[in-house]
Amino acid sequence: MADADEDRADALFHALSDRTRRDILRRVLAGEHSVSVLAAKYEMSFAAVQKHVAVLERAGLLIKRRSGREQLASGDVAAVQAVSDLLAEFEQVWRGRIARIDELIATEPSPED
Amino acid sequence: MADADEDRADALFHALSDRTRRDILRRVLAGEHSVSVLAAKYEMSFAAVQKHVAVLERAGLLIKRRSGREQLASGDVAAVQAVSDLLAEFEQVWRGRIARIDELIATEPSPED
DNA sequence: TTGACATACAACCGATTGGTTGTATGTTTG
DNA sequence: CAAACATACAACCAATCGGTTGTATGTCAA
Repeated sequence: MADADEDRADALFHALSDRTRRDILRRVLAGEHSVSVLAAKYEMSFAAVQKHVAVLERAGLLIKRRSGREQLASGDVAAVQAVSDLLAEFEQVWRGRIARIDELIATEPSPED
Repeated sequence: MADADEDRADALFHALSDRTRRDILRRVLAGEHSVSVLAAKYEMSFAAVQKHVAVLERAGLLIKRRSGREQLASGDVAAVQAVSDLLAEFEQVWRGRIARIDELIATEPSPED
């Protein structure tokens, strides 16, 4: 269970760790784009862009829909929100730390007494 | 400018893309830990854990404070929030797409007229 | 002062990454 | 049908990654 969650987190953060992929994700979140149209935007081969799209797809950040000979890619905002949730968990851990510090201050009114 | 932002995003997402590093980050967000204490938690060498800590530090997710011969690591929640902000930007791009679709529906009352 | 401890860092290794080119397959169009 | 287009995927390559061991340096304690 938790292992699969970590696998998914690995995939999500790794997919987001490349600027070309983040740029592709922005475009497909804004609207559907074929792989060819996306590839035309970058100074790299079609195959390279196609691989980036595949990484985003495997992470679940993007879904593809076939339309004739084209493959239309669309960003999945739910996956982006899943990453936000992971980060919220980190922030929650930090809040726990602050809460413990506050509690300590309340319990021992002043260390120099 | 924007280039440095992308460098930082690369570093942040890359740092978060490894489960050991995410686990270390949770621990140091919850409270200060020396590198040795952290290293004892994982089935890998001290040097490996030290490198993970260094990756987190370079990304700004963690800061180190020297205390005698120990190096105490502490998570920086502001860096975590910076990642949240990056994701909020993605979600905003998606909202723009939905807004455009809504506008289109409002402008062309019904496609089958 | 001499060990033991805490850390840093270099050198190395196998696996993965991000890129390339080339080839194969399905789809549209003249 | 044939040619052009859109995609997929394999093979390859240099660079980076995540791990190892070994060595050096600074700090604490007997």
